[in-house]
Amino acid sequence: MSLKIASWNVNSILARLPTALAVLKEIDVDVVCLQEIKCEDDRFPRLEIEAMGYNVETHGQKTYNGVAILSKHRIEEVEAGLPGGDGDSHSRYIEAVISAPEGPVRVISLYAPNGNPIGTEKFSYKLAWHDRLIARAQTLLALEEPLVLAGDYNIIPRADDADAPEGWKGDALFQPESIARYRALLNMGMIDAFMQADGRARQFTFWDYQAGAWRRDHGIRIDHLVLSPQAADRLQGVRIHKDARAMEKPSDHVPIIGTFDL
DNA sequence: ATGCCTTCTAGCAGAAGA
Repeated sequence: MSLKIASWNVNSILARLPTALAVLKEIDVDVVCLQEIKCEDDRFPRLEIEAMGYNVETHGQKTYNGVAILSKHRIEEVEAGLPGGDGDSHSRYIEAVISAPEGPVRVISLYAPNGNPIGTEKFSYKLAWHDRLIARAQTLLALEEPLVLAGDYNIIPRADDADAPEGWKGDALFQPESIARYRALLNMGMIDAFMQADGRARQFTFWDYQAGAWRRDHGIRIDHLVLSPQAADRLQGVRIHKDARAMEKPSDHVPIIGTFDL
């Protein structure tokens, strides 16, 4: 028995519903962590998604951000919002426990801030948000259970994860302070699923809409599945569903899918 | 060197994204 968990920044579920339904059908996974749904909870196209066999939990927001967890198995212990965000109005975090056949797995769908331009409040918000994520991860790691932090981290971990890394110098996605936050998660004992199962250079999850980035393969890897040791021990493989970027009206991100013995 | 494109809301332009 295997459990497949996908992370996908859909870039508006309402603007993309036909494409999104087609992508979900194609990837055929048990759990989907969505980011940038860009709608409030009561506008989420719940019926269409439920018709595909998914339970749905959302933490939505009008216009910006918004995250969701879809699961073919029962969803329990839902927590919306990243702890420590006194006065943070952005919907960027939802956490839940999935009752998988082989046992429970805690899944998080996260949309980390972009943070550009550096030297502004946007960048300090990005770093502070990651510090809160690190604190939450520390708490959850102590539970010693299968845990998947799935999402759009808006961080390029290595030069090998960009088509043209020199072009990202000075960008919030490739700033040393940003990469240090991502490294901190790994230094705590968490595992980048892609790096464990694959690790090749130039395996991108995002291509800008502009300047023919997709056609030229000018991409970056910024969508990540970060695992507790108990989840990493059960990881069978990771796949990036590039086909989604070639569809009609695509998101600028594509799904990254982990397969687990769970 | 800048903007390229797409989304949103609002309202026929501007912000945000990455």
